[in-house]
Amino acid sequence: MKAGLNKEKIIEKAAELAEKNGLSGVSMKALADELGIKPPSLYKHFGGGLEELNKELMLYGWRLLDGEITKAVIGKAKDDAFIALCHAYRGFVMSHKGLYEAMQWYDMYQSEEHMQASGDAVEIMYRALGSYDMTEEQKVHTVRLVRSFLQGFSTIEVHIGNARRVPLDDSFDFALNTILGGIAGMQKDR
Amino acid sequence: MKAGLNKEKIIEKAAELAEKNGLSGVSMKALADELGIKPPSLYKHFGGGLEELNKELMLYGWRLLDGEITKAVIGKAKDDAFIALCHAYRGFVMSHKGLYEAMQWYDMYQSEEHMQASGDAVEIMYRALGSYDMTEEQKVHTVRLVRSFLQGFSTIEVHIGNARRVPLDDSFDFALNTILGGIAGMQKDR
DNA sequence: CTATAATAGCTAATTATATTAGCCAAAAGT
DNA sequence: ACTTTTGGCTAATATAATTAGCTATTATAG
Repeated sequence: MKAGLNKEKIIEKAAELAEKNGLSGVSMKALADELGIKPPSLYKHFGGGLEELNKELMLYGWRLLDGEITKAVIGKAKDDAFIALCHAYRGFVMSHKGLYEAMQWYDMYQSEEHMQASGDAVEIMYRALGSYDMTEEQKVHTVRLVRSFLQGFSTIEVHIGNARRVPLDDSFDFALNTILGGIAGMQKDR
Repeated sequence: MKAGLNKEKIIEKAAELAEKNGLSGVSMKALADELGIKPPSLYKHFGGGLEELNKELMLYGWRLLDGEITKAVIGKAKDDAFIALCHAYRGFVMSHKGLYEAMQWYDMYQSEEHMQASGDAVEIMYRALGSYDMTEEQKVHTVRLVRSFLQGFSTIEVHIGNARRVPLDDSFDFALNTILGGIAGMQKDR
């Protein structure tokens, strides 16, 4: 007994489970089995039960993603930073489908914690746009556009897979170029 | 007894439940209670149980959305059609948050039925872009961009609500203009 | 180093939901 | 009017989350 567990290790195992079986595969039972303990023991680490576990999983996922996109934009500016960030985001989702589920759908309809977690990613995007010549308000709009696109594209890609007549890679690049073109056009206007 | 139910009526009630309590609020128990019958009776209508119910709910939602965006683009072309479609999509999601959940997350990771259901909406978008001067491939890319943006924006709006320093309405319009600008720029290029 | 307290596991029991089996009355069709 | 199908029901089963209360291990205070 005394398996030497802690929140961190448990969350990591939960993330593994999410990758393997989707978020619905992360149950107290399955997780306990995986850890070699009994379900009630999990409550010693997560008093809030499954809900708390899901919340922690969400936070864990966003921390990982934040790290990835931060790394991606280091030393880059403008379009280079933008493109690198977008590719990093998409790549992260595709290699963490199950975790992304937890990141998205935790506590639908208002969760302060979810907002804060994804807020860090937004902050990174915002700073990556720092090198553009835009008003602050335009930056907010732009971040929202980019964030929406990334989330939508990633989600759809996770759903429908990648084999299509027109490759998704091409569509992704087309979209980034279109958005960049649109932004460039905007800047001329003002 | 013999409550005079059928699939259609049950799905409508399930949709109501989803709107009120989110998708997780749609259980066999809750639905049966709402309909004034016992849970096992639901299996006479949905032999596939909760899974089939969710699937039907998803299809129902997409049919509704297809109707809305079809209506929205009637008699419009180019930017007018594009803008009307986007507003219709966003409006639909905001007034059917619970149903949208069912539309999105049914059977994550590959569902032929989900692809077909959302495929109709894609088809409508595709036709709405018919009036633009683009190659077929560019249209596919564009539909994917727009679809991704709409889905991402809607989802995020559902999550974070609307009260922010910079209004979401403005961001939405900004995004549409940016995308339209990007498309216009593309067209000049080729 | 020992006594005590906190920790992290366990078993047993409770609750809730989904689902299956099998019964039966009402509706529909012949 | 008879028969079949339909759509309810009750009873029973299986599984997951959770709570209560027990206990051995670990950590800490004296």
